[in-house]
Amino acid sequence: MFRMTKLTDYGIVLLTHFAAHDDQVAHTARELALETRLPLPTVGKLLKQLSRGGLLASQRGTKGGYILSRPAREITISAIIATLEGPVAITECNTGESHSRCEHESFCSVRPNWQIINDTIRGALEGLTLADMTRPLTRSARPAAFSSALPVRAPEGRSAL
Amino acid sequence: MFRMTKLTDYGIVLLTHFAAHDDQVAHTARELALETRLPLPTVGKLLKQLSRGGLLASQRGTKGGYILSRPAREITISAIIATLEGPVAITECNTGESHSRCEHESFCSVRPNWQIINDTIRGALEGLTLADMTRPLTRSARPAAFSSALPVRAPEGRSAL
DNA sequence: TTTATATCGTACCGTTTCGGTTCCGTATCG
DNA sequence: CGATACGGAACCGAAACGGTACGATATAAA
Repeated sequence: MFRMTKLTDYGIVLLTHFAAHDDQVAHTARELALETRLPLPTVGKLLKQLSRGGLLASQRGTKGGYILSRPAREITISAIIATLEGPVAITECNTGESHSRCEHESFCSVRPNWQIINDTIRGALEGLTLADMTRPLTRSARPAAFSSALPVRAPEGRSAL
Repeated sequence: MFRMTKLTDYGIVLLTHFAAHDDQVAHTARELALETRLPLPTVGKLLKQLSRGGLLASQRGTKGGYILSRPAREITISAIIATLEGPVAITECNTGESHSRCEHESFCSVRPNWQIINDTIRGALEGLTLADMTRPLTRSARPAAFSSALPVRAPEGRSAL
């Protein structure tokens, strides 16, 4: 469905590092591993994925390394997650498998609305860019997409989502 | 971090079923399993969790069953996820463990911003209620929290988040 | 041209947790 | 009292997550 693993966290940390030092100098996997204190093999793996996903541009050879493929404020958190987590299936009904059971009306008549949740999350995350992550944001100076999505009613469940 | 497993999906399906038939009649686990075509043991497990989380009220005995603890429009998707997934750790730095490495400035100076993402998602999901899930919503008739979080810029990555 | 550097691709593996099950205890109504 | 239905705990196979290893390829400098 929708998940956000530790690997994705690491990926955002790495990309944030690029955005914070947004010179046009290429950063190597080893350098990033040292600065972020993340294991080198994992960093390498993530950089490959991000490069293949079009978020990073790679340069091989002696003076090689990675740079952002475009300005940080044009890279949304949504795009990063989509790249690292792969295409997330909306529901299992929509994956193409022939589930004849889904014809049962009382079952699938409520299921498609699940997509509303995915759309909501994606919409909110497309309002956040890498540039927003480089500097600590106060509650009053956040991107429009975030503040407008703030709740009006008081949450009564556990506060930690 | 943040995840949305199949079990949570099932839980929302079950709760949606309650909201759609919002009579005050108690629904049993077996009845819900039949109508949603979900395995009975799983349904029972989920109902227990939702009951313990305060979203459902339970009645034991012969005429027992479950009912919503409050009106569907007062139950947010955010609360459901928080109940079923448990308290999601914001970052591993904030779990209380003594990670002396986190004092390294170039490391943790970017990490706390990760919470922005969680807040964004939670904020968006607190704008969605169970009542919103019972009827198919057109793009023009969605809750305010959703439409206002729609992207302005075009997503360029994979469209499926 | 050679050599060192660093990305690229693939395949592999231990551990965790996810999804689902089973069993028994407890409470309620007829 | 006994049939029904929730409550809680323990258990298990399978899948993924997180991390590793190794060789191939491309680039720049010597």
